Amino acid sequence: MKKPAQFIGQPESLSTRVADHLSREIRSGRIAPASRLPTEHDLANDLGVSRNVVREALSQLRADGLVYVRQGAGTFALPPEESKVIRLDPLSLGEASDLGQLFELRAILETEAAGLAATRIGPQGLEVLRLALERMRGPERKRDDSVAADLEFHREISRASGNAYILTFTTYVAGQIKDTIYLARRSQPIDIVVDETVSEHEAIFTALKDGDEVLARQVMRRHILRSGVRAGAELPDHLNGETK
Amino acid sequence: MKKPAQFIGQPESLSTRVADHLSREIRSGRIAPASRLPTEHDLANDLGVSRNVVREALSQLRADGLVYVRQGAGTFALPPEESKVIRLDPLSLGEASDLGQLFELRAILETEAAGLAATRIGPQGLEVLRLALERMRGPERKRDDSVAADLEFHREISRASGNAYILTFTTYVAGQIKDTIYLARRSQPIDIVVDETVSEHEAIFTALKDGDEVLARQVMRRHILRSGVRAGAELPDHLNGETK
DNA sequence: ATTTGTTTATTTGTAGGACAAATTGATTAA
DNA sequence: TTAATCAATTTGTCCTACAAATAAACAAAT
Repeated sequence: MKKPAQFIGQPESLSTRVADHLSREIRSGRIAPASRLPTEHDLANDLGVSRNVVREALSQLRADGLVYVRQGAGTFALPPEESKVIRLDPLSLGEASDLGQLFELRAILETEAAGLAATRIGPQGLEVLRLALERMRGPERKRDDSVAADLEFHREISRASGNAYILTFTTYVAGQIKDTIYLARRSQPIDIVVDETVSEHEAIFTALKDGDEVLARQVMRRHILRSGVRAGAELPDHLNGETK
Repeated sequence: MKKPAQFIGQPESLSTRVADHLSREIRSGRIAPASRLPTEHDLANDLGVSRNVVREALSQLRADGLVYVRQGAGTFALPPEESKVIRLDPLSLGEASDLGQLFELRAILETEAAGLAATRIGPQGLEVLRLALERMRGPERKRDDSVAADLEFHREISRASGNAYILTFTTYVAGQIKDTIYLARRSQPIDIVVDETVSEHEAIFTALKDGDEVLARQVMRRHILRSGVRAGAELPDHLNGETK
């Protein structure tokens, strides 16, 4: 059974390409909000595809809140800033400055999550963290398992914050960064990266165990920023002093 | 020309309902990650719709990263926590406790945005804020325009943070809350709500103008939490003391 | 016995036709 | 002028057909 990771070079389906095209047209403003799109029939003709393909593409845009459709009347663009979803472009994350901004956001969210978790995490939560820590420093420091344990550690802290939305947002941001992490670890000696990461996680664990809210915030923020540097991100200027 | 706001009671399209159904099945784990979904033909038969409808639904799930499809092999579920998008359920926001958690998240993000903006906002940014403020306290304090100016005020501050992701996330959260705001303002005397909101915004504006980072954080956090209370949200316990 | 190649059935991808349902604008009637 | 009706347009759904990719079974060769 193949894994979905092997999607490289695979040409995307027609409907996906049409959806991406129209999505860009709307987000860029070339198709103004409230203006009517060409009819499905015309779009199909112009793009050289069948109406089925166009409808599958519009189905995606409708789900994203980029268009609304009225039977008999047509399809109309909506203002992109009122979109129903957040959808980060994985391509733009290739740029180091973008990655730095994303780590800044992650630092904000997870620092707060750690602070909240310090006063709320219970024995079960601490046990989950301890197990994740074991998996990271255990003999099998294979890349895959190591990264998975890393994510689980952070996810459990966000869960302990008691705020479901913080959990949702931090999980999403961490997941978007994940792929980049793999690349970063490949360019550096794996042992050093893992050692640093583990020791920083241990500091976070200790702070949470002791219920030290201020310390938990401090070490979490430092950990996120340093992991950003390890991932090759260019942090915003005002953060440069915080990773020493 | 009708506005998209009039979507109440309008039965959703078949493809949307099928997509929602399958999305819940996957998010709840009833369809396990990596497991194969029924064939499009079977799904169409089971649900009593055409294969076209099923394909439009799967098109949405694929865009969200909930499934991946391999021609000739089938459609397979993916772990929901690795979804490509954040999509908040507007229904669950009806509950006051959920709304409180969302305001807590908003407070975290916008507090930080205000702190960053204090050291970075320029004359143009301040002018945008001033105009938005004018629109809020002007003679036309109609609900619509007032709320729009409110959102623009906050959006400009996030923009001034210099971090595109902070802007994306705060805009999204504020937009999700917006509809709820309308309801809240209807249940209270509009003048009182507007007066409080305007004065709080003025405090934020002054702090930003003076470049006072600490004060900007403080007044922004207080403003978000108080607006949450005005919207009828039940804030988490630990925030109760901060709205006085 | 293992590998390699071939065939066959299954499944998704795309195209196109057909008609229903809703909207819009023009025309007609009161 | 207003209301009612009609016709054209557009989206919603269903259907058939075939191409493309996959996977499993089978046969053949080493």
